[in-house]
Amino acid sequence: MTALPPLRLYDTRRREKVVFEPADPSRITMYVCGPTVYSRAHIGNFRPEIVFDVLKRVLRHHYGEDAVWHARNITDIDDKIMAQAAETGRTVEQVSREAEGWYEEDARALGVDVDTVIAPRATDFIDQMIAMLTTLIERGHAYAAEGHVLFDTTSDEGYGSLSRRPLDEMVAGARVEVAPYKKNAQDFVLWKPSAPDQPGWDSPWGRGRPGWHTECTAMIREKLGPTIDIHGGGQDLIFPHHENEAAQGRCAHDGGGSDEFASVWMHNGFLSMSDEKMSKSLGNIVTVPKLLEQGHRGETIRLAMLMAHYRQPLEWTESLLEQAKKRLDSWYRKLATGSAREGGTADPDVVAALSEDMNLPHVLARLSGIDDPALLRASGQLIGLLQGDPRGWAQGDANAEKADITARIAARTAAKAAKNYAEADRIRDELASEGIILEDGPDGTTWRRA
RNA sequence: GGCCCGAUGGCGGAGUGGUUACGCAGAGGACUGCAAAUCCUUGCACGCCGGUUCGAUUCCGGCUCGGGCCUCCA
Repeated sequence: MTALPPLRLYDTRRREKVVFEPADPSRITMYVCGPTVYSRAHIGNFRPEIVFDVLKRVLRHHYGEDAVWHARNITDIDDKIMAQAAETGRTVEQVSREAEGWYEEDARALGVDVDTVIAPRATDFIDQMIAMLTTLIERGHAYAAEGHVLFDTTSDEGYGSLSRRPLDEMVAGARVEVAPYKKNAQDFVLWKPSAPDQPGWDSPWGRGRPGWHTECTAMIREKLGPTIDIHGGGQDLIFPHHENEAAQGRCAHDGGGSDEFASVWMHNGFLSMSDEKMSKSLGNIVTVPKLLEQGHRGETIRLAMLMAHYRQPLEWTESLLEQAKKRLDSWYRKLATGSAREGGTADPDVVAALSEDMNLPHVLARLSGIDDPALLRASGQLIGLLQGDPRGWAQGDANAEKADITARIAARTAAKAAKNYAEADRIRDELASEGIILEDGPDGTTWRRA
């Protein structure tokens, strides 16, 4: 193996790029917050899914194919799910399983390596959560009150260090009414009681269900360990979710390792959709199946998502998708000129750009400069692109019929260029027999149905 | 009000103390039974005010504008 550049990642907690140093290079642990499954996920939900899928591939390149342990939760117990179930007259389980299936299907369509993701469901780890809360209470970091269990934020020295929110200011800024059972305004719920008609589990504090922050920490500890190398998610999760997760992780930790819950915290920027035609009307939420129906391919959507640096906001527009498609067209055209053999070595510049906090725009620029098909393919595959058959690219277009006709018109044009007018006319007649009439005019060859 | 992030050419979007991003669109050209496609060439930039410096888009301070969070939103 050639010498690899050091992998540097931006850590939200330290607010700077740091050289990534895994606790165990043969077992890299990464956890990314996943969906609450109550409806079809929005396209923006897949930005972290894609960003950290790329990171997983980079980590594999650095540390080996089997070195990465990547987990992502499925939150299948939540008030929103309960509301959705009540509204549609189904059970919580029916609603969550369906949405979970959609989520996986959509992620797969975007080229996410779903099969290697450890995807624990919250409801399968209730016992572990209860055990963790018991420990927190024993250590004085949490307290039970009126069927709730709350985290005592004043008991954790490090509380606020991730989001850099001073405790006193949070108290001063707390204008929302404080529940009477809370010791401190900023204490958060670890466990809450369930009404008889709500899903619930028996616990030392009565029948109830876990709070949102609890499940992630408990599942990380169970599936990956008491401290992990990388914790990811959207920027909106920094506070309160990740701050609270970190507090629980620290305080439940048994020692023997880092006292930080995660050594690197990474957060992706938001996908914004101020574009009026996309988000104005309420029923017009952008989903993966909707985009696929419109003729966009999963790979195009994936590339569009990678057009900006992962920490920057990205505006989701029709134009962005067009630009992504044109880039892929151009790359696949190059691939088609050479052998499509597998197993090539990725371009060192691409690896270097990826190693520098995943500088995707730089990677894309570099890819556009590569002419050698094998090198281009191997480099593109490093970020989960260019895995398709270049000859099938045009035909595989979701606008299949339109693309097919376009390709045949192009073939006719090529025939004309070769002065093979017999072939050109044959194609024209063939199309005509299918009811497609070509019109050569000053504005190009257009076609219409008879 | 508090915390955090950002401000680059027509548009999207990297990066750098003194040379190029890259893509899309535009312009010019090549090719061509027309056109499209393709290929080549090309113009256009670093929010405002100070400071540090031989020199700042790049570092520091202030300002303006924008975004996110402070409500279980990726």
